[in-house]
Amino acid sequence: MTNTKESILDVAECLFAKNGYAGTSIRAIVEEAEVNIAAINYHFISKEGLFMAVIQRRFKEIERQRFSKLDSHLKNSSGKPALEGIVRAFLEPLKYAFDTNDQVPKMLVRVFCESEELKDLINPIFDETRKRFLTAMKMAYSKLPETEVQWRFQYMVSAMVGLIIFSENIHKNFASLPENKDLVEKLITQTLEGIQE
Amino acid sequence: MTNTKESILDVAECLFAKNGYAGTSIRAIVEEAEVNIAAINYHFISKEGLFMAVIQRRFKEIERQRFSKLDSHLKNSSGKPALEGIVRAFLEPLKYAFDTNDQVPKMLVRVFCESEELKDLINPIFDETRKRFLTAMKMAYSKLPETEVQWRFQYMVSAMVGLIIFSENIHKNFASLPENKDLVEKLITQTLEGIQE
DNA sequence: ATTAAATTCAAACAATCGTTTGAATGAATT
DNA sequence: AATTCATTCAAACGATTGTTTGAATTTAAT
Repeated sequence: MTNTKESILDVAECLFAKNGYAGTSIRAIVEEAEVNIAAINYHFISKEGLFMAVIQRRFKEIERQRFSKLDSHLKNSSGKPALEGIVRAFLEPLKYAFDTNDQVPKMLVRVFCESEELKDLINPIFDETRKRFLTAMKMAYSKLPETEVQWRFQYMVSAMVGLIIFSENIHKNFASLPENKDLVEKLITQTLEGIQE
Repeated sequence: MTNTKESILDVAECLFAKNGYAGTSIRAIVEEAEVNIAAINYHFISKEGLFMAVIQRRFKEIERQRFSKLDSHLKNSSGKPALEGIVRAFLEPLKYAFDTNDQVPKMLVRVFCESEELKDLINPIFDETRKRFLTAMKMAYSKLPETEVQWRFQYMVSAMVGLIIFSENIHKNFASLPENKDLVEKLITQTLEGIQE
């Protein structure tokens, strides 16, 4: 017998990514995971609790990678840190997310596509990330007004989220474009060119 | 008595934008629109038909504006068209969409956030737009390989979609950033800087 | 081996889902 | 005025939703 809790997380991750929170029934999850329907409420209290758990599991790992890369970049920078290091610290962990499972980034982005209530519930997860990267970018853009720094941070996040949403469609429409992991590298260089000081 | 069909479209547009397709019940729609529940199946055949109608109504207008701007730009360009004119033709109609109702762009982006089946059903709407703007960009980027042109088009679309998704959150996180309509202008200049040849 | 706790199970819960029905009402045409 | 068509309505349809129950089973500790 494999781990019940983890197979629920794996299947839920995939289905939430494909069909969203409201579009995924717990019966569809337990059927594919081959577990009893009561297992979800037993292990995660509610469907909402399962959704939170699915997100937390992956986001915490990405956050850990981001902070690790950011901190080591800031430590190795004497004075003004280079923008590229900051952007890479933020976007490169996405490569490993795509590596784990093509559905992982899409599932994480689901947070912003679901209902207002659900979004407000999970949004605070990103507070720490936003705060630390904004601070770093303020240092890199020493001459830019704070509003402009905020805008460029938001632009970077937007381009990333947009790319993730299209990650499946891209290869249907443009067969010659590289696979998702390599698209992240293109996203990094492209974004850097745009928001360079 | 106001028009039943149109108040359904108005309310559905707002609720689909806020809570998505699966997250919006037709009972929630008819309650807010103050119409009988059977009116939806009568006027739109099904919930899916209503969703399509909601999208079509706004997208057709945006498409009309985009093609109009693009055609007049290409006509006034002797030889190689300027990239800025093409990007503006694509993104500026978004200003008017935000002007109509802040929920309109978000509702249109919902297409890409819903279930696989629903997405495949509505995706063909964008085929003509993608084809015409790709052709124009190929002319503007006379020296770039086709794959790179495709990528830059996709990057522009991604940045736009990402910004729309965050259009509400942005002002919660960054109070000093301008309103959505003016963010579109920032999106245009920012994207242009990034994808310039 | 016995007890206790953790987990799984089939079955049912009330609530809500999208849709359909057939009669009632409205407006327009003959 | 009579007839036809379009629209609205209350009520119900079967199916599916998330959740709960209490007994059966497995696992761990005594």
